[in-house]
Amino acid sequence: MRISQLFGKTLREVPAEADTASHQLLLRAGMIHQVAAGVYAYLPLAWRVMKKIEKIIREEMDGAGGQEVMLPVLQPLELWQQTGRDKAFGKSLLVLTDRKERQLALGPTHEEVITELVAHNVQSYRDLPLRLYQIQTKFRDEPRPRAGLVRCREFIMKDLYSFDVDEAGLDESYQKMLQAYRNIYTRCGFAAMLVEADSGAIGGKDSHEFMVIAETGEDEIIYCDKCHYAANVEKAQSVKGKLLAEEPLPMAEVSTPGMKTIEEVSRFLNVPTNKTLKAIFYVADGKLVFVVIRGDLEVNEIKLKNTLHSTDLRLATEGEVTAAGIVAGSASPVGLHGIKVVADDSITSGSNFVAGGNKTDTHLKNVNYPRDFTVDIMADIARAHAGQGCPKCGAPLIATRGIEAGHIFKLGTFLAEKLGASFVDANGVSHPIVMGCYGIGVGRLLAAAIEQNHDAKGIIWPGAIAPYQAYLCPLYREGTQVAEVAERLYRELAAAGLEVLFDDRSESPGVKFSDADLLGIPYRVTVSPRTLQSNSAEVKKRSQKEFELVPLDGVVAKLSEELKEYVRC
RNA sequence: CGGGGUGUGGCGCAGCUGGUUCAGCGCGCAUGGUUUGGGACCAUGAGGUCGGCGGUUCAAAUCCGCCCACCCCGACCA
Repeated sequence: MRISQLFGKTLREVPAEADTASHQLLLRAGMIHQVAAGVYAYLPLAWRVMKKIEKIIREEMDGAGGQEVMLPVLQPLELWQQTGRDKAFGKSLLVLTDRKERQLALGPTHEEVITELVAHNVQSYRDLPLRLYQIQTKFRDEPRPRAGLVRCREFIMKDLYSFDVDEAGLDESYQKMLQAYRNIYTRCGFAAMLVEADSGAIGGKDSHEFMVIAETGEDEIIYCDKCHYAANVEKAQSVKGKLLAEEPLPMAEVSTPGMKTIEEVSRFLNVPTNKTLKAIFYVADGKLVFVVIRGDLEVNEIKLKNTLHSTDLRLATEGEVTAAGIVAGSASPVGLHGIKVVADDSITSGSNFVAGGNKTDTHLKNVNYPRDFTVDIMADIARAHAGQGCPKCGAPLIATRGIEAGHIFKLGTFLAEKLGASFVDANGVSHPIVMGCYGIGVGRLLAAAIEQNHDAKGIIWPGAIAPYQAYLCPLYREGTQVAEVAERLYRELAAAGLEVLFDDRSESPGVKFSDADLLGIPYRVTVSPRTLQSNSAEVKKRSQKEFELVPLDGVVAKLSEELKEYVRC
């Protein structure tokens, strides 16, 4: 492709709307154009990358026994009502009304449609296992799209759905997908960390996410260097740090005028925060819940939500707390009645805690569990932190941030039951199909690739997904052979099957080099009067500073060799 | 949905406190010329309902009201 013909312009300045690296670079490279919040047009360069990523995904899905299908974007709302997931998605599910006043949802994902499709085509265990996938546009009316292609409302996603006769079959499908996913990330040229994930409202026993480590990532990951433990902070466990057990002392009231927060009380009474008990109030499905946790820890609301089996969890308002007869700032589990108490198991580690006195400006010291109060549920509901112990091996945990680049789930039989997808086994007995689903965002992968592979000058595409493989960069000068040699090289490289971006513009060297760096094409081939003196061209990798002079008749062979394993559009 | 911010040629911005002398600057774009190893230079030129609607006024990019869009933090997010 000649740059003079290429649709899309590079920008010198960073558009004001972007503040993450991938978003800025995608805009500066002229690869995407925002049409509305979280809705983008893909220009030729970006679309080529998308197609390459899709091609890698297709090959891996096919290799793992997948068959590609195409499913509708418009889906009857009734289908979503049948599984109850219209409520689970809430406002993210965009519903339209057609001319006949029928309600249609824009598909945010395709489990319902595909399960219904499978229900009509599978009757026997002989039809299983089945792995179907699709790569297409999905729509979620996200409350807040952000960071360009990282979180869009309209986005291209691959979903594979597995259908097996039993858990063992599901395990096999799951393992196959796990390996396929590892292959995809490796082939796309970047590292993704496999982490344990919360499976969310949909349930299921296993769920993993693939995280691309990036400062700008939306998720926090907790992992261990020593063993292989890694989990999304939503799910992560930790060893919370044991305290020396002291001899329980008699409980006593202390005056704490004006002291409400853990920090204030701890400073005022000169006790460490891990010798205090923190009380937090939530409303779970409409009911007030008293949560108690050691003062140095924080509540992980997702763990709490799972512990309570609630679908709607939020912090209680001050009014709700007061109405329950509790003194905010001095709330106490001691002497509490009529409210469900959930405690983090950290309260069993430590003794002689300072807790609220349930009287204004009053706290209790030397509070001990279970001597002084009882709880309804004891569980791990604490947020894991770096520095705490690994739940597997005890080594200090490390925290980092990542972009969720893939998520795989064991769904079980929930959807099949709701939608009547069943099969008859060898004994003639009917069973629901056991399902799994495996999603990967194509555009998000593209964004993640940039987040992980860029420098101050621009993108540094991994070879396999670069929009072009070589940037042919002649530095023209009248009265020389440069133009002619460049044209010939362009024809030869193209004939050898290489994808070449040919900078045939009459721009100054600085402009051309800057654009080459910004666009991040893996190899740059420079031809100039200077290189022609030795009848050669300069070959430079985008990822390296050094270049190499290669004889003109050896350029095609060299690039062919270097780039042979990569995907072509 | 709560909090904060921004809307002025394709991009980045100034102007808004003091209503005329305000629609301007840089980049980009067009034409011509001089240039060519890290975003060259000169000359000429095109391009804007100042987000929208309404109000105040002799006069509004500028003041007031309402609305819209976009961005950031949070909430939310199989």
